[in-house]
Amino acid sequence: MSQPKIQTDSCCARKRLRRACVRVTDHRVCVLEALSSEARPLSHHELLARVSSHRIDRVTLYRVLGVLAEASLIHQVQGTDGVWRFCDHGKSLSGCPGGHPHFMCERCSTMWCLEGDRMPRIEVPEGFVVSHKQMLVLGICPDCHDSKNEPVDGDGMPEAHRLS
Amino acid sequence: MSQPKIQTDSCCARKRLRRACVRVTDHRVCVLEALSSEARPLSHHELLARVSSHRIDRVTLYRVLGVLAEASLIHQVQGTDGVWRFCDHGKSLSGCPGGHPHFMCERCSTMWCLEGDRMPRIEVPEGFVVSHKQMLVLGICPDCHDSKNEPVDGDGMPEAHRLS
DNA sequence: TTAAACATGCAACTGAGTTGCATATTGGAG
DNA sequence: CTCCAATATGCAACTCAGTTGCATGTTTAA
Repeated sequence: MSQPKIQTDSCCARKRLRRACVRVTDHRVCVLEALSSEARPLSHHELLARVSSHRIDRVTLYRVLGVLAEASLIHQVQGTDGVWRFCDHGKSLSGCPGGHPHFMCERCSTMWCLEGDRMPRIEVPEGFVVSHKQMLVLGICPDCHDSKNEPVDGDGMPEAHRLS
Repeated sequence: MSQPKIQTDSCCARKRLRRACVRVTDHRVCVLEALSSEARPLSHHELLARVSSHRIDRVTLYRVLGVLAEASLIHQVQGTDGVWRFCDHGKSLSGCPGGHPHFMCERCSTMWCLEGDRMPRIEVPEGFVVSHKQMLVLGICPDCHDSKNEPVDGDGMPEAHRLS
């Protein structure tokens, strides 16, 4: 958390966009800022709320996220609800986009990067070629564990999304 | 369909359903058979084609799969396309439903169980409680690797589903 | 300053999965 | 074997994430 001095987010975001050779637009800057100010992966829905003052169209947000991911400025993870979440990894010095497992709370659906863990090595049978890996750890987050009393609808997942 | 044959799949599937204390219906039997005759996880779509002779409604198929998963007769995995695939694990003697990583081909979207691998251990920060884990290995399967010439549209994934 | 390349908003679409409800099956009690 | 309450099924209509096409607005390199 205690990082050395950072330039203003906006300025920094602009620089990062330029360096990644993608066009600098207000929307891209503000989405990147929103993501970088959050330590955890955010869904399209969460992001839309966070940048609501900029009145970004939902389609545009999808496209902005696509561009940022394509440029490796952010990484994306999918929850058991089938929804993608996007996370800035510009600040983490590990140059390995998304190269860590993620934790997803089964009650509140919040997601975290488990940056402390490296992606495990997996043996695949002869003939298979591995390009990348995705690891999702399901469970209960500290917040939900502390407040057992506030009920969340069911187990927080629709029928088919419950894992056996 | 007379009774000479010993232990037909159908008979076996019926037994498994009964033992799992779920009602035995033709649809459930035939879905379980279809899954057990396949070594790899099948999507709702693939399954629907495979049981088309039984004229199962798509909603019913969703419900049947829900029941089978609930009863731990099958396990389910999600691909990067957000689609769930279902796999029989009645035959595998590992009593650990879905307790292995899965491989998904980025060209043809086919999925495999990597039963040779154990689920890796992951350290989570203080306060987090782990209930289960999901691991997906992305890459190219032997079939697609052998037939590079037959092009599949783009990288086989829609924009947002591409991993950075 | 200008124009080509690209970004945005809007409307309409796709496809996986769900829900409500009327009707058909299942399986245990009698 | 028969009956019936519990539950499975089919159908239509829905939700929700994500995508596409197109007309219009913005960026950027020359």
